Amino acid sequence: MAKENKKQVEQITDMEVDFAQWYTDVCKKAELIDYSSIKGMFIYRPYGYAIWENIQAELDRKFKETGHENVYLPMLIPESLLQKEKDHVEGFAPECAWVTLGGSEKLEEKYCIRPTSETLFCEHYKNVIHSHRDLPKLYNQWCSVLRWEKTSRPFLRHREFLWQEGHTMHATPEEAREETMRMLNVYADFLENVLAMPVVKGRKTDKEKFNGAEETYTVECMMHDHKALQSGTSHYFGDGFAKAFDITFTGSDNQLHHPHQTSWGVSTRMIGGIIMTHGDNNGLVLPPRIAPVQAMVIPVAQHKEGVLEAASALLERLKKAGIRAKMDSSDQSMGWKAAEYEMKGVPLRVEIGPKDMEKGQCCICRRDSGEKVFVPLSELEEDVKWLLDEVHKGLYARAKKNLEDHTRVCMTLEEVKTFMEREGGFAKTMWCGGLDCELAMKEQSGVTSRCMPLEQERVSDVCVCCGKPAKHSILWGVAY
RNA sequence: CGGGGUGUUGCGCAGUUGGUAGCGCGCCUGCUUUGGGAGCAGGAGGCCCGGGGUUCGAGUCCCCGCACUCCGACCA
Repeated sequence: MAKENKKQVEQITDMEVDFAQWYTDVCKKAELIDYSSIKGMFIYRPYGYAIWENIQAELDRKFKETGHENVYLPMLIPESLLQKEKDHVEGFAPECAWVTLGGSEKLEEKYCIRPTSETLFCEHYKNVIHSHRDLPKLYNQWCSVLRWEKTSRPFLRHREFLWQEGHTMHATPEEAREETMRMLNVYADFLENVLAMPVVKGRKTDKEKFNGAEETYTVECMMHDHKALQSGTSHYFGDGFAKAFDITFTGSDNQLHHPHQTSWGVSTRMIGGIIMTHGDNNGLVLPPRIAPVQAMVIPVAQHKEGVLEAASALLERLKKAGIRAKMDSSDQSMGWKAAEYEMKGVPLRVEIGPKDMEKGQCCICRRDSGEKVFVPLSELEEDVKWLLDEVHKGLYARAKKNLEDHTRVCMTLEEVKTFMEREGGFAKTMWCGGLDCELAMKEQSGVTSRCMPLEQERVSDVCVCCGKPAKHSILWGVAY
C-alpha cells in the first residue's frame, strides 16, 4: 500500500508553487466547472452543480424553518426603477448589463439584467403591504444575477452567478435588526456545521458596506493562502428604500409608517471557499455533509468471483442507510480509481476484494487524512456514518487552526505591514472609526478592513493608524 | 482598464534559416492484466484563435483584433 502523504495526483500544480494555478487546476480536474465562450460566464458541470444543489437543499430547509417563503421575480429591471435609490444605483451602475432591444425594435426604456433585486422587491412590497397585519414579509429568491465584472475566476467572481437573496420587511427597526442577525447566524451555522468552514462574524465599515444599507454584517473565512473570503452577508436597511419607494403601512396606532427592511445572500462563491479551505495538493476535499458522493465503493480485483456481488451488496447497504454512495466497477485500474476520487474530493473510499471477503471486512480510506481502516462488514453502516462525522470534524479543526494561527494582534501599522509581508492573514487591531485611517491602511500595507467582529476585544486604547482613541476592534486582510 | 504570459487534434506540448504538421496522454478495436494512475498491437481524430498584409509559398515574418490566464486597479 502506498504511503499516506505521498502526492498521488500529478496533474494538479502544488499550492505552494502557485496557489492560483492550483485553484484553477482543481476546478477543472475535479470536473466542477468548464469555461464557456463568454468571458466570465462558466458552465457548472454535473459534479459542481450537485454541490450547489446540496447547499441549496440544506439552506432552503433552514430558511423555511425560520419562516421564509420562496418567490420568483423578473430578471429585468427598468432603468427608472433601479434609479429610485441613489446610493444603490451608484453602487451598481458600473457593472450593469442592459437589454435595449425587444425583437428587432428598440425599447422605449432600457432594462437592466438584475445585479440584485432590492428594487424589484420594493416595487412589489409597495403593492402588497398596507397594514401592520401584512408584516413581516419574509421572502427569499433562488436565482442568478449578472454583474459585468472586469476580471473573473471560477466560483469566486463570475459575471453570472447563482445565489439566493432574502428580502424581508418588518414593522419596527428592532424586528428588522433581529432578522438581520438571525440570518447572519443561519449562515455562520451553515458554514461551520455543514461546510466545516470556521467564520468570523462581524460588521462591515461604512466604506465596505452594501450600497444603500445602513449596516452590513458578514461572515469572513480564511483560505489556505491566508486571504479572506466574504462568505455571506446580511444587511439592515432601515427604512431608506421604503421611503425611496414610498412603501407605507397603517400601524395599530392608525398612523402611517414606513416598514424596515433587510436583505441577505450567499452564492456559489462558497464553493470556491470550500475548495480553498479544504483542498490539498491531491485535489478537492469535500465536506461530507454536502459531498455529492460521500462514499465511493471500489471492488478490488473485480474479475475474481464474487467480488462484484460483494461490492454491490455494500453499495446497497450504504444507500439504504441514507448515505450518498456510488460504486465504480469500470475496468480502470485500482490506482486510477483511487487517484480519481481523491482528485474529486470524495470523503470516503470503501474498498472490498477477495482478501477482505475472507476476513469479513472492507477497507475504508479517509480523504482528509489518507488514513485507512479495516472495518467488519457487520459494522459497515455505523462506521461509515461515524467516519463521515470524523472527516467533518477533522476538516473543521484544521481550518480553525489555520484561522487562529494566522490571526495576529497588531499595535502599529509597521507590525501590520510586517505581518502581511511575512505570512499574511487577519491583522487584529483597534481603530478610531475614521475613513482616512482605513484608506491609509490600504495605501501603506495593502489591506482592507474585513469586519469589526461581533465579539469585540479591546487589544489597545488607541487606533493602530492615527493613535487617537479607538472605537472598535477590527480585522484587516487581503480579500478575494 | 494597465502590465506580463499563452493560443497548433479532447487535454498537455514540439514545430529549426518560411516549403502545406508531429509527440505524449486521452479516445476507439482486440488480446493480456487488475490490492495505488497497467502492457502489447492496430486505428480514428487538425480552417495551426480570427482578419488583413509580405511572399511563388506562412503554423512560422509584419500589422490589427479576439480569447484565456497571471499580477495590479476596480469590485455590496
